[in-house]
Amino acid sequence: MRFMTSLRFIDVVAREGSIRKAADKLAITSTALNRRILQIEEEIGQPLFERLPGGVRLNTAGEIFLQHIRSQFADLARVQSQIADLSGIRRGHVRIASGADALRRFLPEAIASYRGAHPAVSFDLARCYGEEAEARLFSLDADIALIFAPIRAAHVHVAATLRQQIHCVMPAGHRLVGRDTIRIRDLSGERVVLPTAQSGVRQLLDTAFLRRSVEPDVILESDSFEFMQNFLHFEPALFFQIPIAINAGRAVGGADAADFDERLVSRPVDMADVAAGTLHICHLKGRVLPVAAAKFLDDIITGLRGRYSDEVDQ
Amino acid sequence: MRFMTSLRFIDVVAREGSIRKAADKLAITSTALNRRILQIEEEIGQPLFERLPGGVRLNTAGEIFLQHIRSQFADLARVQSQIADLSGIRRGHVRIASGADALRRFLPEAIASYRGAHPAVSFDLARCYGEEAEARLFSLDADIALIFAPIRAAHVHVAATLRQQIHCVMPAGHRLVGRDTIRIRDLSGERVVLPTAQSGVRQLLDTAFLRRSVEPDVILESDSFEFMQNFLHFEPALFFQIPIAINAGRAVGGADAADFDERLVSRPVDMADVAAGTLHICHLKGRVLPVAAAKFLDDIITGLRGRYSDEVDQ
DNA sequence: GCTGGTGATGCATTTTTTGCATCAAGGGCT
DNA sequence: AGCCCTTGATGCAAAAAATGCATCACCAGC
Repeated sequence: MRFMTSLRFIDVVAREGSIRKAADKLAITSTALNRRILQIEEEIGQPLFERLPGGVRLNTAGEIFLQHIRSQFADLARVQSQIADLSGIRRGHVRIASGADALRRFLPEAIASYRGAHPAVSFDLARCYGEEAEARLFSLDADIALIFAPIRAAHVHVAATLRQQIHCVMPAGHRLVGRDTIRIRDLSGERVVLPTAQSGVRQLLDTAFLRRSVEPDVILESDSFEFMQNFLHFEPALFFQIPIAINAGRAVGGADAADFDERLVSRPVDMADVAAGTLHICHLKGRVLPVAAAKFLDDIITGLRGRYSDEVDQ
Repeated sequence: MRFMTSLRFIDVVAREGSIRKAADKLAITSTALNRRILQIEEEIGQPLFERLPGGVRLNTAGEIFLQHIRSQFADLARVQSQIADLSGIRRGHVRIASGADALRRFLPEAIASYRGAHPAVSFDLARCYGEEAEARLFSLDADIALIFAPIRAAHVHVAATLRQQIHCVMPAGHRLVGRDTIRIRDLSGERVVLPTAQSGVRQLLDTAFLRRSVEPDVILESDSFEFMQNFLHFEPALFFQIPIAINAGRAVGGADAADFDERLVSRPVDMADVAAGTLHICHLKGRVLPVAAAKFLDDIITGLRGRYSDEVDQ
């Protein structure tokens, strides 16, 4: 889109905080970029950037204008998607910001299934924590966010929620395998592997440990569920997941070999100890999503409703 | 705004229905314009115009894209207005589509008063009937519409309404001057002057005449209230107005020389005969208005609330 | 078949954009 | 304090893009 170049340049300069760095990234000289920016500032009638010795920074006018630029880009994408839709095949690009939970098993299956029906749609998946996911929606870097944590910002619209009970995952031979549900007091002194502090699962667990005054033996913290799961093959310990991260299709009862590591077993943590968390499926409030993104959002919500009918809301 | 030129060109071509005519209007050659359009169509990946022997016409993709262009322009205006607001003085441009009723006395006073506070704001006033006003909101050619008629389109947001009883205006010596309210049956055989069929006042009257089976002597139809009012100086007849078209500031009781022609007298038509009409103050649903327009809208609504407190809603 | 309108296209010209070299200014370090 | 490095701004020539002219091909109405 030729007519958007100058605007895209401003976006890049704002992100890089320096005209020269942005120029490198855009593969043009800094002088060309500099002049484009001066020109636009002249057309606007006011500077958009503060010139600092170490680079540039948006001023208030610039922030307002940048927000406008981003919304233009998002809207252009929506329009293109809508126009492409006229020709029958759905084209488009869907950008998702998701926590590690949902992207383990649920999203790969959901995206593959959607692409089965619409092969011309491409996806972009950014793994990030709640706050960052919300920021990505706001800066229009993501169309859809899946957040397993409370929603903070007012500009986020929650299209659906999914209640998810924390499950405890353990090696098949573990002494707790016999239990139907795991109590927090059972974990006292047990070796556990925890997700990072930013994770929604971790925050629920921390609250529970504190409330029950239980201090497990934390031998490892990681932001990679895959790493933690594989670690359990070598050292017997417990780790924690929500169902959507364990099984893509089915609600978790007994472990299912097709979806889940057969050397591991998962048991729900008793609801009296740990409240069920909520997976939020969101987009930016007031925004009209591109056709492809809107349809994908629709698909995953109906998909979830079919599988976890009781736990899906809105 | 240099970066918007190509888009503006598309808008003009769509309105003119011909590249050559649009080129004339834009003061460039048709070949330059033609090539800009071809280039954009190439970037979009699909043609936006159908080529007909007599010119061009938007296809479906083009209509979608044009709507996008217009919303971009409107949003840019909002952003500029917002940025200009940062520097203290409010700048901007407010485009109003109004029926003939409101623009007689109410809008001149309202705009002058607003410009007293914000002299850097300019106005654009298009006189038009209900349906056209709605269309202007939709095509983003107007920010605010004042419509004395039922609202048809779903995309119009009504920010406030003002109930207005029809008044009958007559020369000071007319035989009906003695009445407190005018009944429809009093008009039988009377010489009356009516606004055009598209007018909201006319539609209310037609309904009333039909319902009461009264046939007045219609000696003149016009779309100009000013003409009709002046006509009454030369031939005794009745014509009809709503209060907002008669007095700017005050609710109508006795005629007020400062606001109203002193040789004429107005009396309300009995509510049992003619239902009160509704003046709708609207903008496009879902649109964020430029600062200047939003503030002006706010001002006129508070202004009306102060003067006609009982009749203003929402 | 002619006429008057339309949009498309090749080529020369004009305008705009870009890149190089260079300047001036400010922060960090010795 | 003084040096050094990085930053954005600017003059000038080269490259690229947009424009205008002349012309073509097409279609409708007469």
